[in-house]
Amino acid sequence: MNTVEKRPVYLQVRDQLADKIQSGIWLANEKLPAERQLSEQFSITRVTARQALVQLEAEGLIFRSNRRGWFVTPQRINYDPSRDIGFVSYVEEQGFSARTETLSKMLIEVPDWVAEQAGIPEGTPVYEIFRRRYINERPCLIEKIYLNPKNCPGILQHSLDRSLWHLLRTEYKLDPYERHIEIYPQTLEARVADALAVNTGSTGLYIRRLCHDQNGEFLELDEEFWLHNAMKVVVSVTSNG
Amino acid sequence: MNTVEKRPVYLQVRDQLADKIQSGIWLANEKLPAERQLSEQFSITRVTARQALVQLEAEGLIFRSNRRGWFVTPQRINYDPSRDIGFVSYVEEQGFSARTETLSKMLIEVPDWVAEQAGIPEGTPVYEIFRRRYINERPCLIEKIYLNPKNCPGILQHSLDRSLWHLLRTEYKLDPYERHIEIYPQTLEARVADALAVNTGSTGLYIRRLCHDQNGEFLELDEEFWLHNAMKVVVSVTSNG
DNA sequence: AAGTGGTCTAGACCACGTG
DNA sequence: ACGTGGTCTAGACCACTTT
Repeated sequence: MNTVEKRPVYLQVRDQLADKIQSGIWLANEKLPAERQLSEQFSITRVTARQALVQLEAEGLIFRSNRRGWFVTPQRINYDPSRDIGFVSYVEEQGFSARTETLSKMLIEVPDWVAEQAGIPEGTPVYEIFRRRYINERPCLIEKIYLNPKNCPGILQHSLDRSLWHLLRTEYKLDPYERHIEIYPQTLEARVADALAVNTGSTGLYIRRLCHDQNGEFLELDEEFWLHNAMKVVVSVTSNG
Repeated sequence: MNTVEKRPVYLQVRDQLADKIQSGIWLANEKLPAERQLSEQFSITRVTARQALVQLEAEGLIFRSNRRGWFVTPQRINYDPSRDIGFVSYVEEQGFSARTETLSKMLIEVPDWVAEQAGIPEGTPVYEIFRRRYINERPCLIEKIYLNPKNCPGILQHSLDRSLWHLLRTEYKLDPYERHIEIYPQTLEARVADALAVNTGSTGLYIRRLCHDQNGEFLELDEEFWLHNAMKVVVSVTSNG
């Protein structure tokens, strides 16, 4: 690499790789050359090549898939956690394909922290649902949902691969009145990372949505673990003034 | 390090360091031992020690300050970008101190991308304000604000180190009616990273807020670049049903 | 079997921050 | 001047995926 520049070598490599992506030479989901190949090409160590790749990963330009290689990250989708229209149709409106997969569903005793958040007594039964969602066949998000069985008895008999809120509205006449939403970047815990086929400890975006009805009764607690580069949160808020 | 465990060494080190933080042996803002000291202590290379530290940084447990060392991250504050109550009082309510510093303020021709976002003609004059905000004397966020001078002529003569929206409300009788908010993780560009005394390319959380009044006229565009570990976004949305 | 990333060693020099 | 993190080299072995 050029040593006249004072910008660190790994950032110079980053720039050249970023160029290939931003100029469209490498397209979305395309595989990058192997690390050893890059290090030879730029006359640097594999460590340095990796440093450039990790940097691009942090920026969201590329992602890695287990031990298969590095790939160009597709465009972010927009996502509005305050709305409950179907995920699939919402994503498809933006020109992507989407799919939901139910990983497990069962009736359990409410976990303590959920009880506390939801404002319901400890030991109450709740439905727990795990789902995985894909955008263009790439797993982008794991969802953990806790539902109040009082409001939607027998919901586990339905297919949960479609819009949950469509089901809640049409079958149970439920409507969320108030939503408390929390959002922050966080690394993905092992189980979630595995389910998304990324490394443990990679960056994610955590979204928690707590819904109550008009009487202040607990409806749903939804936890979402997103790949950090897969989306943008977009919310519109109108004053009630 | 123990080689019987199959968990990678750097994660074992991470666990031990994380323990010291979570059990309160190391307190918020406390400096960690030097990298060379850690590598000796755990009988590992400095590279591996750094891997553990970078992991903890990604998790938000520690942060680095230029070449001074690694420090324990203080607790996240809550932040509601949909509200315009003063930042300082909002943070102080949570038991932290806060401070705002105006880095620059001027009247400029609107940048093209701002014009597009705000829906105003290219070339229109706008006020541009850069501010830096501290929580417990730690710089946590850089803010770029674009204001429509039509609505708040002469605002640059005021001190902007206090709540901007307090000023807009009391002096100019302005009230935001609709806010479009975008949130996503992104690495901090060089200038912003410098201003926050962190490394170029470190993870941040980007928040954009676009405010219009009841007539659909552009009021404010606000861009915020946060340290990724400094806060949680907390929004409440109530149905207007 | 071959190729890929994941982890790790044992050094080195540099740039910057702090005394 | 010294201690700190920031960068970089030149290898090695392992675990998993793909062919």
